[in-house]
Amino acid sequence: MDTLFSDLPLAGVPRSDGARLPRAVPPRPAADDAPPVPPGSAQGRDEARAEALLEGLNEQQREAVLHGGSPLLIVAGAGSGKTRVLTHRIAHKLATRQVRPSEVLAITFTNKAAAEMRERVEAIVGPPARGMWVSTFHSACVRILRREHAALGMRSSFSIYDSADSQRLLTLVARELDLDPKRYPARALQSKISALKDELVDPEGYAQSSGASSGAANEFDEALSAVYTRYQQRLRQAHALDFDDLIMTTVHLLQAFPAVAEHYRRRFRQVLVDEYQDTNHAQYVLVRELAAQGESGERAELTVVGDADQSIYAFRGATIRNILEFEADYPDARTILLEQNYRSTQTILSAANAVISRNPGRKPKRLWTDSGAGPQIVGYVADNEHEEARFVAEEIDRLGDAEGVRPGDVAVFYRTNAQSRALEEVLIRVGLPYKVVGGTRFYERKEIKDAVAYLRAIANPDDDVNLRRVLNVPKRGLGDRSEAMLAAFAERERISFGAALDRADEAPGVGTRALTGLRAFAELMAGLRDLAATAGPAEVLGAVLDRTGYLTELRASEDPQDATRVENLAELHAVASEFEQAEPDGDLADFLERVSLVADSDQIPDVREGEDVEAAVAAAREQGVVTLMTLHTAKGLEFPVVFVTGWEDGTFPHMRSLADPDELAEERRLAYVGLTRARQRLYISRAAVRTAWGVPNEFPASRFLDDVPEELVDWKRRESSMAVLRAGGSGWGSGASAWGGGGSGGSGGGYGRQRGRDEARSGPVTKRALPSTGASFGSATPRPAGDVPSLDVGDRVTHDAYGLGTVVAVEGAGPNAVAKIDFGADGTKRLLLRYSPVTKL
DNA sequence: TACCGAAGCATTTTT
DNA sequence: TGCTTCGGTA
Repeated sequence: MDTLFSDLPLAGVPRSDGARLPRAVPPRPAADDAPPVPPGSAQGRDEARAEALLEGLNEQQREAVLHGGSPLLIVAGAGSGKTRVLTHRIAHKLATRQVRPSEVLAITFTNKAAAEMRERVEAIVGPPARGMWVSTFHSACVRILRREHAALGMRSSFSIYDSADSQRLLTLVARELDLDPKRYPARALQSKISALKDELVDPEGYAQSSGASSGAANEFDEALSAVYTRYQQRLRQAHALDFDDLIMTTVHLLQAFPAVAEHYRRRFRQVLVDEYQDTNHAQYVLVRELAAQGESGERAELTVVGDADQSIYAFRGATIRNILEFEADYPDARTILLEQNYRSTQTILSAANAVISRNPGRKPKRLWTDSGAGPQIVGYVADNEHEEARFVAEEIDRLGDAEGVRPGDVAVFYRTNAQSRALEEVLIRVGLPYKVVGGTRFYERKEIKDAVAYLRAIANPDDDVNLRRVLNVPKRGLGDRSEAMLAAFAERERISFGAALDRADEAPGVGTRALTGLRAFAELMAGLRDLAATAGPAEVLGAVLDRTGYLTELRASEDPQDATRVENLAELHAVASEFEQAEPDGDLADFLERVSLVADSDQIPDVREGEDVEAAVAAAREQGVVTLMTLHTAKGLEFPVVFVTGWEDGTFPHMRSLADPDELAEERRLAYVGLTRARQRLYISRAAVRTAWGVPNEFPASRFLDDVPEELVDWKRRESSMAVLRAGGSGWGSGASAWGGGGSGGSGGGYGRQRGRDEARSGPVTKRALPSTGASFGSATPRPAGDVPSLDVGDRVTHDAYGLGTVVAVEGAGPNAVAKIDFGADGTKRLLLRYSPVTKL
């Protein structure tokens, strides 16, 4: 009843107006470096170019590029040149005129992957490639939905709710339905609803299948059904879609409107899907709909790429089924296996193969390389997580001295975010620059969410969730009571919260004091909306931060966290400015779309492939920093040196997965992903005792370690001191020799000799001559107040990461001063001087 | 309404 | 061990 389709105009079928093709994604600067294609390029030239695309490919890769005529499954093992095959395949189809750029739809999971693919195709075929749709599932859906919004009865500027937004809304809904938040936490409701949407089950469908509509459901299902129904209603009223809706609604759209479906089927002749093993049911159906036979009897050529062994997102609804049964779903499909690996040494591959081969029900696949065995894997058993971290840090240091390994070449992986702490502590102490990727992301930070909530509420007056979020932020005396009164009024009048705000005078139960506040707030928002009608996103954002007093409050605060917040907001402002420059026609809604769908790109580390001149120059200029991240975030990346830590039963595999064979299999795939990230050197380590939540726990060695062939590993330390003592002193064995020291000396081990050096350095560690990368420098600490440079407009400065710049503006003074600095090619940044490595020249 | 201290509570998470 | 969330109080 309350799906998006319930009150569609009966006239129904929207005109898909072919002339108004969706605008291409804004060109990236890098595209200009691509060789230009002469306008009337001769056919012979194209043929030569097509031929050149096959050079350097192995037989399977070449087949995968050339295959035509039927659906294609490319089973691409880790490091097997998957992206290369995909991009060359697209380029080849273009060069041989089998397809035009506008007929290509390439779907990835991450923006980064999409950007990389677009760049690489553009580098080969030049600017015409810009006509392709290369995007994530979600952005592709947004593009379709914005085009077809009329059919859905929505504004084209609908809001996109991220998971935090939808959790807020669910909290409201659950409260409204008088559900006990203990028994029905918003988090749990959200994950259930998300799972339903992944399965394309709408509220009506769920009411039926759960038995809620016939009164046969249990208490929980009934509550869930009611919440789901109400939640969708509220989203709809707010002209908002959550992430899962983007996919589900698009599928429903295509299924409900054959003419719309036909339009896209006719348009896309080549449909390519990356990371197919990570698709959920909804995404699977979406692809099937797009690649289905059109009225003309033709269908798009479907190419999917994936590796069932790298499926690590089952807990989010991904089904390996989609890839395992591709051949059943598409009977005429061709399958090509890519097993030759171009990334890692054979030693690393053998270890990875050994671990993954223990997974039941898996299709056989063995990675191999012809690039040699390489060094042995280094293993280390530490007494606790601090010792483990110390081993990692000292080894990185040693590699730097002995092998010339730069910090930027090194990545350290762990199973859970909490494990990063011990590592960070040691890295800071030793003075190794590092950055943590993941964790709380930029756009999830409170201050950023607040600012974005303002923008959302400005762009979409009916966006209740975001409007209510900022109602009393910063504090303006509008508490729970006023909010509840206004919400009740809105409910009664069947209007949105925003509409109720404008009629606050009519709302009963609102005191005079609150009314004054509400009026002022309503005026504030009205004024900002007026501004947004003419001004760009950056100016609107600036006005929000100014007029609301948000920035003033943060600046006045003594809390050092608030200083960081100011800098984050400055960064957001810089993002908005860059957006305006890149897309002069973009309005606030366009900017918000970008913000909603684009993860924080600054946090994604560079993958150095060594081919790019510019990257090489940049790499020479800075040594880079050690990258810390979870195993999940590591997927798709590669590093010359990789440490995979925490190989303990209970840590990795994670405690919660031990009981369930499917989850255990997923952990094993995670191990496989982790191991195959390494190019040259691989380290595996574990801690005998790990303190979680303040409680030290002893963990046995990970069962996965048993699967790594003994001869591949050089154990620098084989057992913990504890285990040695327990064994009654007889177990010193071979492993002990490597760490020289005695058991009684405690946990120090073979690094005693280096320790002296570390101590000598431990004073001025931060002054170590390793360059930082500015804002993302993990160990950034504020400088003392007296150390903050006082800058004036026009001053020349240098920044550790951005280089030379000119001060364009200065805001505030003293410790909280913020300067706007033009770094030329790197753009203009707003920097909080206390935290920024800026030096006046 | 706002602030403080105590009590819960804590995998992984491309969008 | 550190952070959000709750309840009591000014």
